[in-house]
Amino acid sequence: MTDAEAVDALGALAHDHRLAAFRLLVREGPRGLSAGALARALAVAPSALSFHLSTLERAGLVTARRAGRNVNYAVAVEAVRGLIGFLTEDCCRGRPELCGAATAAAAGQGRGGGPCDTI
Amino acid sequence: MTDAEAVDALGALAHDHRLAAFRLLVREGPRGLSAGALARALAVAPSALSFHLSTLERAGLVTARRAGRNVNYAVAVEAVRGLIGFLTEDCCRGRPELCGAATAAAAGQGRGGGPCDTI
DNA sequence: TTTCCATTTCGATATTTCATGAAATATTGA
DNA sequence: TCAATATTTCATGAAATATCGAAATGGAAA
Repeated sequence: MTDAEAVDALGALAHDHRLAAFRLLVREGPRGLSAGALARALAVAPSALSFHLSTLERAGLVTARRAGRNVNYAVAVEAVRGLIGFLTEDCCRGRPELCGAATAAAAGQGRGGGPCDTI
Repeated sequence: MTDAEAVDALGALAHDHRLAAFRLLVREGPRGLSAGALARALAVAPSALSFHLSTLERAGLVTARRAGRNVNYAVAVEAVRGLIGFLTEDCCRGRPELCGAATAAAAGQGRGGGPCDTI
């Protein structure tokens, strides 16, 4: 992931409707949701949501696949994982003791505690 | 973390200089770096970087602490962890088998493989 | 106090992004 | 082909954001 790609992805997520659509797709998993289903779920005009979904797709965060007369959008798991890795890369130069890892682990907020470890 | 807070944080990161400053601070850990040191490292005019650092601070992603005539900026670890958790919340409705967790684990890209597990 | 250094604030301009609704495109089925 | 449904594209004006350098502020040392 390049700096420019990361900026694009973060900028794509930095919008109410796009973030809401993205999070809905994260929940939905690889099956995804159609553009219309997303528009209804979010109460956003179809044309507006289409614009936002194409922004997310250009940024590589979601994929679009036509299914009959619908277009199904789904989260691009690898891209999201890459973005998160990019943000946290070389954290504390690889010395967790520097940044309070023990405290975080004790609080049960560390990695591996979530319900789904895909992303 | 609210939607608006997440949008602010993502928008703050969605900029070349701010993302570069943030990633430098992630590497540096809680000790942080002074505004001047960041400006030199990134080759950005001090006044411009000051503007961007204050954007990151308003978004809660970094903290600022005066040290003599310098101001030290450091990554806000809890906030970053909160943001990442917000993005991946309830992934695949808690059913990792739906989103290819096995594949990801086999590829060694899952959680816990990084050099620092604080974030 | 005076001077210097580090950082922030300010103002003007340029650029980008967003919402809206109408029109265009794609697909299915009668 | 024609009608119906789903989605996208486009043009517009409004609003938010970026850039730049000069000036102002805060703190340290002579």
